[in-house]
Amino acid sequence: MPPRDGAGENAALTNASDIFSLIATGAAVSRSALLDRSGLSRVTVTQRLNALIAADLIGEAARTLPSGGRPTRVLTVNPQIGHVLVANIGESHLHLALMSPEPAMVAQSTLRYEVAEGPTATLDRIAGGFRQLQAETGGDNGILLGIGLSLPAPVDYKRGRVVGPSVMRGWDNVDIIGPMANHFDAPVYVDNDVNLMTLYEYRRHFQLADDILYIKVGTGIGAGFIADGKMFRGAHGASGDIGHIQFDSDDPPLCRCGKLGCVEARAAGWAIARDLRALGFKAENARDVIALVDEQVPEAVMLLRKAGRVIGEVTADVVSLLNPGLIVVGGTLARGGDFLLSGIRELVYQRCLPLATRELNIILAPPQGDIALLGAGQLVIDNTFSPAGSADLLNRIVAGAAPPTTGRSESAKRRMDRAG
Amino acid sequence: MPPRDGAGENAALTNASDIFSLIATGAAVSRSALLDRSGLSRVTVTQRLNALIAADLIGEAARTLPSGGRPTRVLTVNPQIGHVLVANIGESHLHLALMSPEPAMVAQSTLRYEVAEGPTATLDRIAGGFRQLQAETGGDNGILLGIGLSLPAPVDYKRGRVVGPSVMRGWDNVDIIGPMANHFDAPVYVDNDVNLMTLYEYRRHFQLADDILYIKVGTGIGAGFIADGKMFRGAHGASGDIGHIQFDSDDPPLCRCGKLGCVEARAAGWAIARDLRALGFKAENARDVIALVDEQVPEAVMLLRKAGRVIGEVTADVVSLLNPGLIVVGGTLARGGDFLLSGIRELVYQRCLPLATRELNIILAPPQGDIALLGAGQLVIDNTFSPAGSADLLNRIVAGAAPPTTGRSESAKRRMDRAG
DNA sequence: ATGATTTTGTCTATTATTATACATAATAGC
DNA sequence: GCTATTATGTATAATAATAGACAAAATCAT
Repeated sequence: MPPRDGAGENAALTNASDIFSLIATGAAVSRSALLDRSGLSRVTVTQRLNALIAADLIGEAARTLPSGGRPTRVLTVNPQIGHVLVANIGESHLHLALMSPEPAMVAQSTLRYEVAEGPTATLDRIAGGFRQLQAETGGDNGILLGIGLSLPAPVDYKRGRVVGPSVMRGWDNVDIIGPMANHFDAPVYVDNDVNLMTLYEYRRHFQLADDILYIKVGTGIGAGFIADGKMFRGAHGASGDIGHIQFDSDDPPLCRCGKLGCVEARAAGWAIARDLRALGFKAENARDVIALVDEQVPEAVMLLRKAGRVIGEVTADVVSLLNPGLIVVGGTLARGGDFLLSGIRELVYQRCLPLATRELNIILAPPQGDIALLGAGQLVIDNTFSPAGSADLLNRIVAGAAPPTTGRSESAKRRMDRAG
Repeated sequence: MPPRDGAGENAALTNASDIFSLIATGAAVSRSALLDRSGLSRVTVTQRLNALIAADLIGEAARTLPSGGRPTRVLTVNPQIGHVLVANIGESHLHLALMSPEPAMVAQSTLRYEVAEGPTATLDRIAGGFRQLQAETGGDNGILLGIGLSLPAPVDYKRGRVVGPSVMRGWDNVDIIGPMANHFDAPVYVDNDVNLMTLYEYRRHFQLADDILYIKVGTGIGAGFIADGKMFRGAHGASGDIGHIQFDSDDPPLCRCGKLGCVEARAAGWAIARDLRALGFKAENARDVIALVDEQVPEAVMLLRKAGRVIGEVTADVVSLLNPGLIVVGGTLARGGDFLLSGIRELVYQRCLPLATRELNIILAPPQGDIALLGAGQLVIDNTFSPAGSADLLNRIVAGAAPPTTGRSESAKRRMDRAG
């Protein structure tokens, strides 16, 4: 039965956020799955779902799923519902994209960039690039669901700020969310690039695993770790810093961080490039190293193998500590085929107890475009379609950007009061 | 308004499981806190709470909390509601206890034990010891809330089994929950001792931290890790095995695991005892080492300091990887005062980037009795009073041990069907 | 085609929960 | 003692959600 007035219709929609979240996250793609997962009665599910379909937020896909009886109709979020804007800030370029809510790439652009530009100018340029992408793709992208930024530095995720000294000079403890939110009226998420690469691999390829350790071996070395389906970021967003774990050895190399004998100084792209230059080759960064490996230059292959064993040494420690079920090795140097991987495997199987390696998979990340950028899109979508995010989203859709404080019940008010 | 029949009263109780859980876990200790945290209306909270109070499951504490106005009355679980049985299986003894639901020790016993006895005999002896404790403490302990077992071996927590070869020969992949559940009609939880020590320190002393790394330095060395308030156990329960991380060095010592240069072989109680014996002292285990340290024997102090630096080397790696906010050092060797700790701190601050150590606390665990045993009690209580556990508990109380499947609604039935 | 099977929608009466308002209670600070 | 403040209980009417039953729809295996 239809509600008495427009406000009632809105209420029906905002109550439907749990249903919406289940569909949008893929936790329940059919009506009967919704019944199971939501815990609500059939009548309630039908009513809420109808509200979502009437508002054109949810639609039925063409395909159905076989069930043994009548096939289940598959429910999907209307892709027109909105879009996501993401940026990957690199040390020498900005990579921007507009994504659909799958998330999938719709349009992208690359800007030349110097990390020295500093936060304000950078964020302004990103905002400009975003507007251009929005204009290019016409006006049929729906509302802006959220913004995601990938940074090559430790990030305090909750506060959305770079923490500590890093490549991003001048960004330490500078507010990023505020300025971006001034440009666009949507939630802004900021995270470290390695974390986002980890997130993307996990959500796209290895969603079934409980935990995953991602090791990025590029010009630098870093790791991301998802425990129990949740990104682990550490106390200050500084987790995963395996590149600066030190090993004793004779004549330890000097690291760019100023310490002696770091993993990076032994095995990162810049370190291998350094060693190749010492041997008379031309190599500045990880890409150059891989180019030489692809040409099957023996010295390059040898150095990559050696890097694998160094990284394997740290990885073995990590495996003993965390006992992960899956280790994914990505980054530019991972494109050099199995040379890197075999070194890692060698050390892990040599050093760890059998129990920890019994069912451990160590694999190369599938080569793909800008994983950090895709990860930023995934981060925004995960947040947007989470139960809380879905509630916010439906509120935004129902009431524009008006705060949802009005007309709350006593208990809801209490909740708001305390939360504030 | 009272329901029409007895069954209705039971329904009121089982519906109250969310309220019960909030009180029992300490998430909400007053009526107004319940209003906030539950999201329910005042009327509903009052009604459900009254049902719990009428059933004598919840009571009001004598003390009140100041609020600025009328003080809030503090609600607590009736300690008579039930008890917990826990056992810590050591290599040379069994330590059993009956605990109240705080949890707090009510009665305990220690049995001589050889780990070679094997699972069946051991579990039977534990069951016997439990019955004796129940008899000793009279019949006013309420129902048995659950059983917790602490084992000195890697445990697959979900399956409740020892995994892999370990000190517990003959236990690998042997069902523990089944046999115990044959003796007692209550949920059985099994975990590794270091994990339980970690849990206890976290829940009792550092509940406010998001994450905690616990390092146990006793006869052996191990670590436990809580991320985001949740125990991290790894893919097969083998996480925290930092004792067998290897370091290269000249003349690496042989470890009892068969590898060379493990942390344990350099810094564990048995290794220090070995070195002390080589120097002519009498020392067999960690206790002996601490005894010598307490007598201020210079050689013992020197070796303990050295052990601290070795452990600090691993700890530095862990800090780089995880960026924990708090590291607690416990175990027998931690009772030797700051000698151990200073070595750990030295290496961590030397090797880690400032960002990771900026607000890092490294402290000694407060000396206390059998922490693993207390942790086992905490584990049972945490599970018992969790939302799901509370629902089960109230069902058990209302209907004896009858399965709660009868009289379910359509949606509840669906849930059960799929879950089965 | 037929029957078994599963999905999906809807009706009716009943039950659970909320909103709202009012009243009382218990403290601290003045 | 008075007042501000917060805690707590309850009555009433209205709303939301459920249970339980039925029926139609859409497939598969035979």
